[in-house]
Amino acid sequence: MTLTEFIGTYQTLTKEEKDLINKNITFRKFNAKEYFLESGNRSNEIGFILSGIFRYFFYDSNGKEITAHFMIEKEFVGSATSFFEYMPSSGSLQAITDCEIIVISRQSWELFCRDIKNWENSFQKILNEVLIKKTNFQRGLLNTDAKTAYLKFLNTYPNVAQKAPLNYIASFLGITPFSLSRIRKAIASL
Amino acid sequence: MTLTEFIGTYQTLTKEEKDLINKNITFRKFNAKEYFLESGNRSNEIGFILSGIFRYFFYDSNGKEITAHFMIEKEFVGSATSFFEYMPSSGSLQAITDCEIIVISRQSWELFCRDIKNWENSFQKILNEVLIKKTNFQRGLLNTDAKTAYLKFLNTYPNVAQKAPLNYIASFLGITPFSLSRIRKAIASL
DNA sequence: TAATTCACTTGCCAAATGGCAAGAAAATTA
DNA sequence: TAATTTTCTTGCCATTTGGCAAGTGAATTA
Repeated sequence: MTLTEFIGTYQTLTKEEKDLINKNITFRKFNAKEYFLESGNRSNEIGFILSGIFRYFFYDSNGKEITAHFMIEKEFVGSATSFFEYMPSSGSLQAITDCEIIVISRQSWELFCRDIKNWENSFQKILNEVLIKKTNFQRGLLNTDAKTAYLKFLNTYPNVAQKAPLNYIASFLGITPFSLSRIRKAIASL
Repeated sequence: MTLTEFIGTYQTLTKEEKDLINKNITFRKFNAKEYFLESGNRSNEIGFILSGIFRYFFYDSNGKEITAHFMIEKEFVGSATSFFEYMPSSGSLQAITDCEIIVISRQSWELFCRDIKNWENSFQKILNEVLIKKTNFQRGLLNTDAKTAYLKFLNTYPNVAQKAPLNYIASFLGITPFSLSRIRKAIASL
């Protein structure tokens, strides 16, 4: 799915608007483990994921690495605080698998804001949707046991469950890698 | 803090805009336990809390009541899905203490969208901020033990911790009321 | 005030999860 | 391919948290 197709599900774009978008984006590939954004840096771009998986992670007050979010195809990779408020990011965005993305630079972003009616509004909506989904999902994790949490994860992000390392998933779910390993074993023997 | 003052922290309002707002809002009081919105209903208003505490709760797949959110003064009470997308709400909004709010009806809302520049945009930003705070807080709960979670809660919502019933707080934190009671005891004896 | 209900506490035990060490398996590098 | 590193698994035990029953205390109602 292209970027214009995706935006098209939120607002109708004229031919000119689509052209404007397509002329002002670039493609980029990431190898697994490469960074889209490293902690402490400011970001001047947003990525729309065509294929692959990214994760957002940070270190908690005990120095433990926490993966707080996974991003997959048809989602955006980027730090809202960093891009929109020009603040240094408190976490890192890293490719888990090889990835292909469409890059929107700050310059292009501003161009789109100016020349595409409702651009900013649609984007806000998209961001909101993601956040609501995320809170709801996390809420579901809080009020259940580890096994149910993993099953829910498996159901919601089947692809990520398959491709992301165990310890990323474990910290995302708020359990230890040991527990997750045992849970997987238990599930496998059903 | 009035509504205009609050919005004023997001965008500058002209005298006319402030007047428009003040002429098209109403005040309302809630006694403790009264509902702002009941599960299954659609909502045609948004409330800005002047004083008191509301909670959002729903029933999970096991029929257990879950309090997923607390709202306090200077925050909005309302269901985004219900108000903006005109969907029946999947949870209820209830006053925990006696409350005073400013009510924005759908009619007023549409008036503000039309006549106040950036109104909708500011609102989106506010909504986003709330959501980001909420996800971050929940994330913190996921990756710690119950005691630390409660201390964090105590620190973030001292007022709620004092005034909300134990079982609301417990389900919010994802622990049992029994555990919370014990944690409180442990903390008290420090 | 007395009666009743509701919210909270506490003790006991069970279940779930964490922590650590050792080892197996997989991936990476030489 | 062999060597090395990294990731994952598993056993053992400690700790945390849950579940339930009984009891206490507070709030509400009659």
